[in-house]
Amino acid sequence: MYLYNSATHKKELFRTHTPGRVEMYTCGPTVYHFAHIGNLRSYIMEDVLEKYLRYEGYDVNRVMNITDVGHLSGDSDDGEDKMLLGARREHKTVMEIAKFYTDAFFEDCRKLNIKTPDTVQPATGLIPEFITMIEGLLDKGYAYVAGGNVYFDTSKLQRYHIFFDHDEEDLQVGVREGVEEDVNKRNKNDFVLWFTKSKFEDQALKWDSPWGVGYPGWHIECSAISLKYNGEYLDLHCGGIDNAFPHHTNEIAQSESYLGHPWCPQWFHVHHLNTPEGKMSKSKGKTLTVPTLEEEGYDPLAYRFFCLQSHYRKALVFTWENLDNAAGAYAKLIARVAALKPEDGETDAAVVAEYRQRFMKAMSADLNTSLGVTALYDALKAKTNDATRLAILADYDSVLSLSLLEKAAQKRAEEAKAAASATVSSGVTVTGEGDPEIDALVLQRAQAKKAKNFAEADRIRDELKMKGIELTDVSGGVVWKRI
RNA sequence: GGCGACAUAGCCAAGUGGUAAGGCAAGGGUCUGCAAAACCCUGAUUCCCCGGUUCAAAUCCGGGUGUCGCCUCCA
Repeated sequence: MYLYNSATHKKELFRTHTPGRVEMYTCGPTVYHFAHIGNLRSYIMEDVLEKYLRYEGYDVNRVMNITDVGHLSGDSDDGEDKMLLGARREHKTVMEIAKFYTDAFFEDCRKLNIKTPDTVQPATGLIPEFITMIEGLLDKGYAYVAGGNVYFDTSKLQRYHIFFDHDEEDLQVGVREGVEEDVNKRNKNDFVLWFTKSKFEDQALKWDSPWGVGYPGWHIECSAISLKYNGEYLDLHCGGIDNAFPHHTNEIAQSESYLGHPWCPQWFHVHHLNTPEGKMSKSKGKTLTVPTLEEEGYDPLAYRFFCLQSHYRKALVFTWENLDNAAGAYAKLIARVAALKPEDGETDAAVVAEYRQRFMKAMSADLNTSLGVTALYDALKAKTNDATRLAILADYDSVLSLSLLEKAAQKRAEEAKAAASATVSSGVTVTGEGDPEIDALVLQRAQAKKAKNFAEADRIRDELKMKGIELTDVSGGVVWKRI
C-alpha cells in the first residue's frame, strides 16, 4: 500500500524490514484524565490502518505504551479534573487513578470497535529498561548530567529535526506563558532523560537510579518500550500530529543514537479533530468523551463512521450538526444492510474477489477511508444476489469495523420478534410488543380509519404518541413501536 | 516570527493533465385520508484568489490569501 510518510513528506510504497511482518508502535494515552473524542480519532484511524495491513496479509505486531508516570501528588494543571479531585478526596493512590483512566480508555476503545494492541505496556512497569537505555546514551556520549538531571545532547546529532525543517535560531523558548527556560541545557533542543531535580517537587512516583531518586523524562518510555517489544527495527510509528515535535523527534534521536543505526523509516500522523473554534484539547474548555456522546443519544460507532468519512490527514471539524449528519447516514446504511436477505442465493466468490480488489484499490491509496465507505454503498448496489452483497460487506467491515452485519441482524431480530407477537383482529394485523392495551387502541384506530372517521383515527394516534408510541401503517395492518 | 498541513456544493468528501464520484441534508414526484418508511428525479458552467505552462488545469509551475497545528520539564 501507499502511505504518506511525514518523515519524508511524500506518499511512499509501504515496506517492512522483514517481508510480511509489520512492527508497529503507537503512542498510547496519558492516564490522568479521560480521553476526548479528538484523541480517539487517532486511535480509530490507527485501528483501521492496523486492520487494513492485516487484510493485505501482513503479520502485525502492534505495541502501545500507557503514560502513567506523569502524576503529580499536588494540585497542578489537573485542578479542573473532577475525577482526580474526587480520587484525592477518597485517598486513592496515583496508581489507582491510573488504572481507573486506563480502564476508561479501553472501555471507550471497545465501544468504538478499536482492537486492543498485541502488547500494552504501562511506563511505570519498565523503569529498569529506561535506565539501561539512558546509561547507554551516557556511555556513547549522547547525554550529559547537569543540575541533577540527565539531558540528551542534540548537538551530537548530524540531523535532529526530522518532520519539520526548523532552524534552531527560530525556535521560540517559552512560547506559552508560565514556562521557564531550563538553564541546565547546553542546547535549545536538549531534553531531559531522567529527572532528579524538577520544579515539580510534588511528583508522586519516584524511583532510584544511578543519578539519584527521580523519574524518567517524557520521551524515553516510547523508545524503550518499542525497543523491547518491537525489536531494533521498527517499521511504522503512529501518533497524533501534535506529537511529531518534539516527542517523536526526540524518540528518533534517542533510539538511533542508542542503537547506532536507522530505527523507524515510516511515520503515520493523524491530524486533529477541531471544533469551530480550533483544536479540541483538554486545556480549551469542555472536552467531549465517548460517554458524552452516549448521553446525547449517539451510538459511538456513528462517531467512528463520522471519522471514516473523512481522511486522517485532514483536520476534521466536529459539530453536533456534523455528527447528526453522520449518525443519520450510519442508521440508513444499517437499514439498507438489514433489508438484504441472507438466504437470497449462493455467495459468488468471484464477485466477492472482484469487490475485494476494488476496496484494496481505495484503501491502499494512503488509507482513503472516505472511498472505503463509498465502497460500502457500491457493494449494496452490486449486480449480484444478497448473499454475495452481504459477503462483500462483511469483508469490508473486517477493516472498517462498523458492526454493519451485527447491527443489521439485531434490527432484523427485533422486527422478527415484533412480527411474532402480531395479533390479527377483524382482518387487521397489529404488530408491536404484544401489549393488549396498546393493541386494542391501535385496532380501534384502524377501524375508525376504515370507517373514514379520520378525526377519530388521528385522535387515537395522538393519544398513543403521548404515551411514546409511534404508528406506521403498512399493507394489511399497523406496526407500532416505542420511541 | 519560524516550520508544517490543509482549502472542491448547506455539511462530510472523491479526484494526481482530458472536460467535477459517493453519502447526508434540501427541493420535487410516486405511494398514503394524512403521516412515516421505501423508491424515483433535481443539483457545482465550476474546484480560495491572481498570473503562467499546455490543444486541454481542480489537478503542473510562480505569487498571494485564509484556516488549523507545532515551536514547554504539556503528551
